[in-house]
Amino acid sequence: MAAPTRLQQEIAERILQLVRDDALAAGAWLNENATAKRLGVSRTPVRAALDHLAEQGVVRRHLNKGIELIQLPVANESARPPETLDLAMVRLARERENGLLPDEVSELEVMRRYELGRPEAQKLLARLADLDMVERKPGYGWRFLHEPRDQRLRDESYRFRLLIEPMVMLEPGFQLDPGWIAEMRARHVEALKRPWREASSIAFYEMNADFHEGLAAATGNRFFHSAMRRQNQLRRLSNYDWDQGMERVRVNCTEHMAMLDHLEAGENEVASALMRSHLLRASKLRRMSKVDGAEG
Amino acid sequence: MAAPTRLQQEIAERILQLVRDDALAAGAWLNENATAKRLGVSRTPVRAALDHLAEQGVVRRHLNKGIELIQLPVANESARPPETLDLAMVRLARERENGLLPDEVSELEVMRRYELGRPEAQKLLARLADLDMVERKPGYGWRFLHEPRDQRLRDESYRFRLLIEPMVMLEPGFQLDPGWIAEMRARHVEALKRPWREASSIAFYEMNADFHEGLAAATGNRFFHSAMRRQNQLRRLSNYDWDQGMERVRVNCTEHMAMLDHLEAGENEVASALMRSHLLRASKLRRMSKVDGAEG
DNA sequence: TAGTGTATTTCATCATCAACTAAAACAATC
DNA sequence: GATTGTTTTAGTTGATGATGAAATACACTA
Repeated sequence: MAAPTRLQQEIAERILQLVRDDALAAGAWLNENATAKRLGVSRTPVRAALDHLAEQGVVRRHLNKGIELIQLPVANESARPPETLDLAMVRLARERENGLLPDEVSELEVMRRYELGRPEAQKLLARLADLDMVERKPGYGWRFLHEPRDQRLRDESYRFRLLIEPMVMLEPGFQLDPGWIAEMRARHVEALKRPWREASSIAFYEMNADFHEGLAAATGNRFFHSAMRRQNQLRRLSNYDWDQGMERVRVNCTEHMAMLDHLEAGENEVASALMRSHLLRASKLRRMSKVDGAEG
Repeated sequence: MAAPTRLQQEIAERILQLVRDDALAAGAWLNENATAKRLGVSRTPVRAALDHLAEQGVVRRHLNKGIELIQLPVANESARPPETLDLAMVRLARERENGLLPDEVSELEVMRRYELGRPEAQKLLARLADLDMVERKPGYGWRFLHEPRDQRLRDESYRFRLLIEPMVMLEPGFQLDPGWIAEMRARHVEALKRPWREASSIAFYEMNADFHEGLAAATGNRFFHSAMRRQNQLRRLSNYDWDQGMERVRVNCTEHMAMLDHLEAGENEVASALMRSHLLRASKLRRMSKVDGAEG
């Protein structure tokens, strides 16, 4: 059978999520039409996803009758491989960081170096431009806008975040979903429990990013949200696979969870103050070695 | 002779700007190599631009000797036609505003409707997505993220700007270029002098946008700058060709110039307060008719 | 008739190619 | 020797078509 598309894979995951949400047990019947409508797509990718699930023995097709749920697999959290484009961006940032990339690059160079198709390379460069990492040269090519390991960039980022983030929880419309809080707390507890070796730095970064982005999203104001998303994208480039050390993980998680506590108690001003000091502390860290210095 | 490229056109303009900056008079000689280096491009487009200028009688080529400046044309400010992509975006926004566009569109629809090539349509949609105007649907197509004429969007924008913009002039690195102040003031005086009919709303919008963006840029912090740029892009979609009325122009220019005065005097806190009230006032305006209500 | 199975249509992505433009190298001239 | 003229090389853009996937319409079965 044909390999599943990205969309089909995603749909398959979301179908399983729906099954869990509805608390369906083995023997239950699934409805193609309704599922497609719930997921906002047509039946075609839903059918394909179900075919794949059937192959894995999760469901069974009955001709002209429908789909029977056989057994739902255990939820495997860590099964989502990062996007190729994100990976390429991280690789590029690292190579730039290490001085392997000149100050100016052409589209073709990016294509060759990272083995990307043209549209992908264009997307990559467009994203970098969006992050003010590069700019188009007047004629051909792109120019990097700051030195690798630019301390100033870091400072500017923190000044910006110091203005935005403590305000987030004081916005009028600010409202956190209790489910989100619970999930966040669980992830933080998890990160604290397992030794650093296993807790990959990627997962740690993603948790951090989700925490800050989630708070921004809770304002209901899309500008706060997208500003934060952008900060995260930028941070990903330098923090994605950076070994941050267990001590830093501990401090970070503790501070995050303290904020969650206060937010849950409705003490938003306290949480705001904590956020402020959280960012201040992080901004003062310097990345001296591989084991030291991570950011907030 | 072949029609000038966009780059060649731009180069031609910048050459004239250089000539003015250097205060060169008729009879002076231009150097291809040096010009190319100054503009950061190769000699090829410079040569082409000079050829075009020669055609217009601005310069004359002497074989193997160089380029002689014959006469420099009067600076015609208004000669820059807006980018086709920007225009298409404005058109799309207006049609959406007027309910002519459905909640979901496909790439092909955009191509057909606005007579764009595929890459251009993709760029357009990517930009709109960047502004959180649309998002990709799971399968094919794009979905508009807010209702046309969304009041909430406006409110969110102003809340965000109220946080950012008054802080801009209090940032540590904030420093305005005196030349910029002078030019800004001149443009504002100009806008006040000429009757509304002639002062096109597009020029008025661009002046406003440049004012706010220039202040953000003066922080030296790229995050403030790009946040403001994004706000301007979004505002362009609804304000670009909106008839704002002379009264509004008057108020707006006056307030802007007051800020400039105080900034020049080093009274940044006063300017900050003015900015705050400026935005507050603008945020309270409602666009009821074609003649009333413009924004900050 | 409510659902699944099948066929058709529409759409997007990717690869390839041609046309053209900028960059770089080289030659010629003052 | 510096500067312009010319050629070569490299890079980008846009168009076209093939492929495959999603949306839609239709047919069929319980």
